[in-house]
Amino acid sequence: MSKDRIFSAAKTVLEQEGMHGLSMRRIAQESGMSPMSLYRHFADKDALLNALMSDGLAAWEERVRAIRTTGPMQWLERLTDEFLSFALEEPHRFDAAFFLPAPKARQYPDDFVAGRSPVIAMTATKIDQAKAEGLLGDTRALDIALTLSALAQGLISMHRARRFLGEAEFSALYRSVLRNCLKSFSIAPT
Amino acid sequence: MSKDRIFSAAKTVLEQEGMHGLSMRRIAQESGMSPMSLYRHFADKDALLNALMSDGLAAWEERVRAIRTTGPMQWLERLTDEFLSFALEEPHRFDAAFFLPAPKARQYPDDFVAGRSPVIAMTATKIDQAKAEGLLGDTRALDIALTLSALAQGLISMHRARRFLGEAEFSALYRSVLRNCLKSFSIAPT
DNA sequence: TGTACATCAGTGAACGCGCGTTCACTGATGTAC
DNA sequence: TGTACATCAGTGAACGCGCGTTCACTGATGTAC
Repeated sequence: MSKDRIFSAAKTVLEQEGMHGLSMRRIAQESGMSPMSLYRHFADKDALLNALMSDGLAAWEERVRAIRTTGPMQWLERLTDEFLSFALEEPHRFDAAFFLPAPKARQYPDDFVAGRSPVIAMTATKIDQAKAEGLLGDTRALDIALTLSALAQGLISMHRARRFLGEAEFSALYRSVLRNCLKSFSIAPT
Repeated sequence: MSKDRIFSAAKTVLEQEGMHGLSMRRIAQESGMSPMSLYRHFADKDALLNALMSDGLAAWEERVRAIRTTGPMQWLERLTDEFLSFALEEPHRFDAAFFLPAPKARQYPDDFVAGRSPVIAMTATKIDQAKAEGLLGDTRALDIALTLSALAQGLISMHRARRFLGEAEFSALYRSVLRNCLKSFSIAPT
């Protein structure tokens, strides 16, 4: 179907040229159609950007739902690992999900408190479980989640922009830093 | 001097409209001169961007040089606080220093290992001092510095983009998270 | 089964915009004699 | 001291680019009778 062809051309352009080169004309060229044909399937550019963002977020959500672990702390560690894997394995979808300036992007904190982000909601649940088991301190679940996000996104965007480390070395650093960060929210054993 | 007028107009535009609105024509309009007059003082747009970045970095360096403390760990804590203050008090200079896509931006790790960034060099020195005093573990100084940067920039860019917290609340969160992160590099007391 | 018509994917030309920048110039200021 | 000239800050018009999008259209496909 043409709509799929256009959409996958958009993903290709995003992957190859980044958000900067993501123009209707460029996508049309990539899909082998005329620029105007895009408007037969997407109302305007924003609609296409929103579709890209939804696609990215859906892929992310699916990865998170696939996590199977015993305890909440293990789940949270797996979550941070999965975030890195997503960024490294599907960079364009990762970009679309988290860095695209799409108009429907969710807003903190209202949208998240209201549970409009399934992943954040799941994360908050796991954090609350960990708290109930005495594994985490009394920092607000949302704050912990956002802090982990900030650190992860900060590291990844640095890695992206400057490639200051080899990928293996970066992955190791990322993992140890995020583990430490998570641990720092724990209650220190008396 | 006209060059100063143009330069301060550029800073005003950057502050008011962000990097997106930073065009030669817009800067000219803000400075009350014709677009072409800018070229009398700056070779091209890149030259102006580089000047903005240098100005931001110089302001940042000055703030860091003004830090006076006794021990290396206190210095590092003050450094992270100062970074936050810089971001909140001089947002446009902060942007120019750290988020401007200027062509002369420094590259990791070579430029930093070579000491081309005075602040990173000073930070590495302090980290090494702390190590010598047994206050930090054996993670590479550069890695610690970059990790702190990533966390700080990640938090601040989230705060900027989404304003997910009130400023006072955000500052408190920022401080505690960065303290924890720094602490996580310490050697656990036997 | 054939014919008339509606639907709708796709197109090419064009509009109006803002951009960085080139070009040829004006006009004031400073310098040399 | 007056005059000729060089310097140089500043300008207005224009170029060529890529952008999102409007418009009027073509032509194939599906449907109704």
